[in-house]
Amino acid sequence: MGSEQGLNDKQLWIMKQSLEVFAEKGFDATSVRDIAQRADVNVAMISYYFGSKEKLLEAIFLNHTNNMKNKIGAIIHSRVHDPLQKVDLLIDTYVDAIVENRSFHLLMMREQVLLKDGLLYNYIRDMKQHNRTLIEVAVKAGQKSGIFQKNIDVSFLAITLIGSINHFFSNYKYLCDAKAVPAEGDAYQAEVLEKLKNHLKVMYKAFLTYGITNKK
Amino acid sequence: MGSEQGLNDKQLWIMKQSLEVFAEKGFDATSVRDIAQRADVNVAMISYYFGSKEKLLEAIFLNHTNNMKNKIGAIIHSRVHDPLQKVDLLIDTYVDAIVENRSFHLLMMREQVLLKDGLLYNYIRDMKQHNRTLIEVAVKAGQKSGIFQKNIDVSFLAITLIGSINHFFSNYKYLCDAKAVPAEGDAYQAEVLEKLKNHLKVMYKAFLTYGITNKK
DNA sequence: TAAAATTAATTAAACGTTTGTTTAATTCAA
DNA sequence: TTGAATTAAACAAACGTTTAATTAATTTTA
Repeated sequence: MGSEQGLNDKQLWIMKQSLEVFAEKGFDATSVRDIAQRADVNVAMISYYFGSKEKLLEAIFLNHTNNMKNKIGAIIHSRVHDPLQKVDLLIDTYVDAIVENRSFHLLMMREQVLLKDGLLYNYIRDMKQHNRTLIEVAVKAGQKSGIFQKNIDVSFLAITLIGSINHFFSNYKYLCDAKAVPAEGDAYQAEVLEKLKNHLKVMYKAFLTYGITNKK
Repeated sequence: MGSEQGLNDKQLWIMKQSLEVFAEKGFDATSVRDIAQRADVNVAMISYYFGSKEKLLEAIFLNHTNNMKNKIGAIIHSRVHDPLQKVDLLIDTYVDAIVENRSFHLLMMREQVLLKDGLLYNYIRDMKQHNRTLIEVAVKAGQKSGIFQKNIDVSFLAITLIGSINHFFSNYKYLCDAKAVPAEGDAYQAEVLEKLKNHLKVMYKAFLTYGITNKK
């Protein structure tokens, strides 16, 4: 049903390599010859296996959006019952998911703003819907148990959460510039990632529990 | 010194029209013939007036980043003394600035993530530095007067603020889809913009004043 | 002020590359 | 021996840019 992509190793290899070039140069600026060179295959193989450069992109998107939806589903069914812990888990998961898929995240960030309809638009739309649902579940649980305030718009909450994380990653180099830190240092990157997570957790706790008097 | 662009009416016209096409299709996917058609000029005029397609982009960036820096400077020197009011003004200004420059904002969002150095990178870096400074001034004033908590990292605060606003605009269509609202309705757009501003103000107030007991 | 000279603006056509894709021949594996 | 995989070469179309000729505007000169 479309999600059964039935991809062989060579196809997956080409998808992996081309994704990296797309992330580096952008989809439009990447030629099929760039891809062929990176993946060390003949140019004709892209058309042979995927039909076109556009369909190669679609295959990459289908692959990654499906993977992400599955990961998100796993959190929904996780047995963390404390609402604040659930929000923390959510923040950790999103940040980690992007770290693990930096290239795809970069590519998607760039392409999503121009899309108006079509396959790619639908893939992204469905994934975003999953995200909102996940946040909604956590928020409603917190409200039910009385520790979250009532006046919360889940859409805006998703926007500030995903928006903050996205902006952090797409502006990481500018941030390193501002702090006069080399952008390649793995130690600093791990440190600043923890700081980001912490900042978001504190900020969300402050907002979600705003006006609630702690009765413990 | 570089900021004196000395542009004539025809150049400004071409910049305005090409910016719209860039925003719609992306820079790489836009041909000089696309631009010529939109601006109703001969293709050769782009090279004649700007030297190249790339330098046309640079002219657009220089023009807009300068304008934005000036607007930001105006807030810094504004005589709003209440720190919370200053934060509110900041949020309003950012949102309004993007609304007034939708096309450029879209273009910049797409291009900034791929830049590693060069003219465009520097333009954006300097503008971001201005943003951080502006936020820093407001935060420090709030901390000095005792109504803001001490544990605030200005970089992260900028990331969540700008990131949220950016994400809102680049995902507006997805949001309308989710709420089953037509994306073109001006009335709804004005309404949801107010909601965004309000959401951000409440969220920032909650975070900035977190742990501070109101002594009024 | 009117004609001449000079500069700026505009044009259609052509330039050499690069683009995504296809072809037809060949190699490889079952 | 059949079908899939791989190749180098060719394809037309589109790309950004330049050219050389022409028109429009401005300045200089008489």
